[in-house]
This record gives sequence, C-alpha cells and structure tokens, in this order.
Amino acid sequence: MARTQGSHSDITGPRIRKAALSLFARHGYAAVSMRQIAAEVGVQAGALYNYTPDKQSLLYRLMRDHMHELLSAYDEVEAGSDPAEDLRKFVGFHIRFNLQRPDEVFIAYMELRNLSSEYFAEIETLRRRYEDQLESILREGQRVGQFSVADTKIATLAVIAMLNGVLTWYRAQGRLSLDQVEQVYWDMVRKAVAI
Amino acid sequence: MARTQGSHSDITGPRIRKAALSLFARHGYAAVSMRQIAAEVGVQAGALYNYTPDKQSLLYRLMRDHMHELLSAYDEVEAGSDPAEDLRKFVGFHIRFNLQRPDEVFIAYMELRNLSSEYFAEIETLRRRYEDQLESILREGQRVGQFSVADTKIATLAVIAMLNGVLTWYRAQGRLSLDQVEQVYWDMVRKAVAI
DNA sequence: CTTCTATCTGAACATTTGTTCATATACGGT
DNA sequence: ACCGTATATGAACAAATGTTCAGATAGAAG
Repeated sequence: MARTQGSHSDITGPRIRKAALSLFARHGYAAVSMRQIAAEVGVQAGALYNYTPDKQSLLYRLMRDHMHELLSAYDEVEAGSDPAEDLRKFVGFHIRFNLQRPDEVFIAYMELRNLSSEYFAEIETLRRRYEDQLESILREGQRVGQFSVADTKIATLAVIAMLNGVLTWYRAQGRLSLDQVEQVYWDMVRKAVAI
Repeated sequence: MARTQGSHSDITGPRIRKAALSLFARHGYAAVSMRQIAAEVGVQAGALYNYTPDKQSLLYRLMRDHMHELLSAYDEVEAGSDPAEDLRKFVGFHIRFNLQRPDEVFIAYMELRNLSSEYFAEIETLRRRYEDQLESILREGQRVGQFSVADTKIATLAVIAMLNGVLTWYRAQGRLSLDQVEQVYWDMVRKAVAI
C-alpha cells in the first residue's frame, strides 16, 4: 500500500493536530510518541512528517496558535466605561475562553519546558503580552483610585493564577453553571483588588 | 570495578533522591532517564535499583514524602484565636513552605499524571487532606460571620491556586523580601474572603 | 486515458529506554 | 587476618524512540 483512499491534507492535518493536542494534554509531551499520535489518526508514523518537520515543532505550533487565538479573541472584547468593568470583562473572558479549550491551556502552561529556547522565548512573549493587558487594567484602576493593590505586577499574576485554577476542578456537568462560576470568581477578584 | 570507595547507602540514597528531584523538576519525569539521574550522582544506572524498585516508585516516593512533610509541618502551626488569624497563618505557612521547596512542589503538581492509578489516588488523598484544612478555616469564618464567600470549596481552590502562583515568579534575589511577598498575598486573600 | 503530484506505507536506521544480573570490590564485625 | 554482607560495575536485553526515504497508490488536471 501507499497513498490511501480518501487521504487529503485538509483532513489529515487537523486530525494530527487534534490527536497531538489531546495526547499531549493527557500524558505530557515527553511521554507521547509519534507512533501513538499516528495510531490515533489511523496512519503510520512516517506520514506525520508531511505535516511537521519534527515533534518539537508540532508542540510549538499548538502553543503558538493557541496564544494567538487568545490574544485576538481578547482584542474583540470591547472596552468598558471604567477599570472595574474592564476587570469584570477580563475575568469573564478568561474563564470562558480557557474552559472552552482545556487541552490547549493545559499544554500552554505545562509544556513550556519542553520547548527549545527560541520557541520558549516566543511563547513567553505572547503570554506576557496577555498578562500586560490585565496589568494595564489594574494600573489604571489604581490610578483613578478604584483599586488598591500593593503591587500591580504581583496582583496580575495572582489573579491569573487564581482564574487558571478553574481548569483543575470545573466539569461541565458539575453543580455550578458557567455563569455561577464566573460570578463566584468575579466576587473574589473584585474584592481582592478593592479599596 | 565493583563496589567503589566510600560508597554507602546513607550517602547514595539521598543523593539519588536529590538528583531525581532536581531533574524531574527541571525537565519533567518522562523526559529524564535513569542514566541521567545516575550520571548526576556519579554512578552507573544499575546502582539505582538498589534504592528503588523502578523509576515510577522513585517519583512516587518523592511526592509522598513531600506531602507528608507538608501535612506534618502544618500540624505544627498553632491555632489562632479566630478564623482570620488562622487564615493569615495558613497563607504565611503555605508561601514559606512552598518557596523553601520549589522542586518538590513543582513535581507534586505537575507529575501527577505520570503516576499509576493507585499511587495517584494516594497522593490525591493527601493533597485533599491539606486543602480540607483551609476549607475548614473558611467555613468556620463563614459560620461566625467573619468571611463571606459564595462557595467555600471553590474559594479554597482559588486561594491555593493564587498562592501557588508565587512559585512561578518569586526569586530570592528579587525586589521583594519574603515578608513583603507574604504581606501582599495576605492582603489580597484577606480582602477576597472579606464581608 | 495519460500525466503529474499529493499522500501514505513499510522498512530501515542509529539511539535510547528501563531493567536485570553475574561478578567484583569495599566495608564492618569478629 | 578473615569472612559475610553491602554496594557498586558493566555488559546485556528487548522494546521503544524520532526520523528518513524509496516506492506505491490515489486524486486532480489536461
């Protein structure tokens, strides 16, 4: 055998990315072999190399695409009338966006150390750009006297760490709806940065 | 050659655990080979098997010992006079304990998925036991009207997630002292659960 | 129908993996 | 000095790893 019936890069490409994403998230990048990914797609390992130059690039592209989607999705969020409203929108956006892509988020946080230094630097820059958006909100709120945090940089990281925690426990069929989750977290964030 | 000069299990054992801990934390369990650990200790790979039945148990014991240390260290913390004081003590304890053992904490959170299901269940139980201590504080504070959180379980996870975030950025030579870090986080936690 | 190209197979490769074991040497007690 | 035991070596193993590539078949275009 050689080329198989119905084979097409528009089909196989996304399936490879999807399989890699799911396996990386579940077992970790280093623990997943190219043959496992290939098997999940229903293809031989060699075929993967029509779609990625190597395993590392496969991981890198998943992370890069995710970060780009995150940044451009947040760009769509309209500015509110004051920092408090901006912060509320940020919290809602972050929770919803992340819960819709648990695997991507998980990988973006867990597999950084498996990136070569150039790739790592690029992903870090993207992540930093996202965090800066939150810090801008906190700084502006601080400036106009709406918030009170001892250190906006630390507060930024603290808020994001707190929100990311949702991923570790939230299940769609759980006792709380997405709206309720958002409300609970917004309450805590709002108070944490309050005067 | 065979047995080497000065070799002793009281020396080699801890060195193996220390090397494994450091390498697992830096590169991840799956990415580290037994030969790398052995090389770090200055020994051949076969010698490791005098100290662990297999690679998986090496990871498991590191995690289990860490969790036991965490729990018994927290047991030493004396109860305060009210929930607010207990919470402040918890925040201080958690930050300091974790910053003193960044590798252990990192592994305990990152490598759970590399544990077989029995090991996983055991470590999860220990972690849960720790989280329950915090939740008890929050519930008691809620009961006596000192705190106000919509959901103590979520608040517990949110606080711990937030505090764990310290590990991702804190450096001993950074611009903030440990006392300052503790103060900044305590401020946020205190307000987040406040009335 | 023919031709060109896209897509995959299947075998091969050099390394590396976790683990075992016979064997050898050093240590500690008598 | 001797002996039993603790502790290591170093070679070996089968299996798995990432990656390459010649060859084969399917699809698309004329």
